[in-house]
Amino acid sequence: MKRLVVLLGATGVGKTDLSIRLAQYMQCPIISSDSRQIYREMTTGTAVPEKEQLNAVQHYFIHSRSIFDDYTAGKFELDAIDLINSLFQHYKQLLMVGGSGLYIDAVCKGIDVIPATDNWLRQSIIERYKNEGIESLRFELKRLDAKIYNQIDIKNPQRVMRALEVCLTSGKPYSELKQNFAKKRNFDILKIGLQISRNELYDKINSRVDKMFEQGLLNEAGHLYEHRNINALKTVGYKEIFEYFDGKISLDEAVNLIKRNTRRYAKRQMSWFARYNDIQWFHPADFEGIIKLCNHSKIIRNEKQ
RNA sequence: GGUACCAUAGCUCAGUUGGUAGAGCAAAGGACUGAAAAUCCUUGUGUCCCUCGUUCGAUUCGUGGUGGUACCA
Repeated sequence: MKRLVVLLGATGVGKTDLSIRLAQYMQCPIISSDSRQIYREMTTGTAVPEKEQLNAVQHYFIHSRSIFDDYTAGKFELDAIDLINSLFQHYKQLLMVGGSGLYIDAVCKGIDVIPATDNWLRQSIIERYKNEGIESLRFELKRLDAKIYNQIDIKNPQRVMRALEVCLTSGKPYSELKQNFAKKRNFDILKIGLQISRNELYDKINSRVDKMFEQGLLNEAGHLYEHRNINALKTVGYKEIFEYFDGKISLDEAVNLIKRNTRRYAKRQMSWFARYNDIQWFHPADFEGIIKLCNHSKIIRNEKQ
């Protein structure tokens, strides 16, 4: 049986550095499961691996898409599974690294097959939400699919709009399509989580944000400002700078907001990972411990090509 | 040094006609199946600066301190 090693953890915990060492040890490429590093227009603000790191190990799904592509978790599942299957013809095990919980889920257990929705439909639903409010959308959803209405968080407009959009495109109740079955993958999965103390993590996040500004985040965001309404640019580190460009906040405020929002994001990631019961947790400095675990569980390293 | 004003949650402040108090922000916890770095939900006990006094009862009123701010010297 082939094996996918999944390295996960909150933003800033040290996944990237460790992943390079691990990939070199395992002699395999890295598959990124990061919903933002996948966009080639963003580099500094998403903490993409350094050039040397990208040169040292073959990476997939880093800078492989454009912010104009309308990429989604569903597409990621298809792309990633395709890639993994073809790579497994040459490797016994692979390394996936990233912190986007939904993307990790999409690969590890899959998400249900749901017909793609048209962009115009989503836009029209968003318009309705703006004009008529959430109540009108809830009312229609309840009529179309009472079951899903009771399942989802109807206080969350995004969930209501999504449910409605699926019902309207497919012509079926969303609840029929949403099975929540974990797909059986034809490879083993070993989840390794990286964890450090909250204080340590927050310190690292704060100084990483300062470093991003030194590396020219302001300039990078400046080039993207005109596309600010694109989903992919609703991203910590960019949206705050756009507010600054709009004159709504000072540069100082933008910096502090990026730090705060990154900390909050990290907290949300931790909540997400906390519900998995199959993660082996390590301190990022404990490379030996991680190696030991990998060796302990069957496959050791890939044969030389 | 004098005068005035202020001192309440981590921060900014509101409030109690005297019956020990509440907003925003911060923070913490949580949810999550195609926007996911997104989106949403929940959570507020703190010597009401200290002292003495008045009072059944003071964070609230009065005296005296201490600290801060402004103005005048």
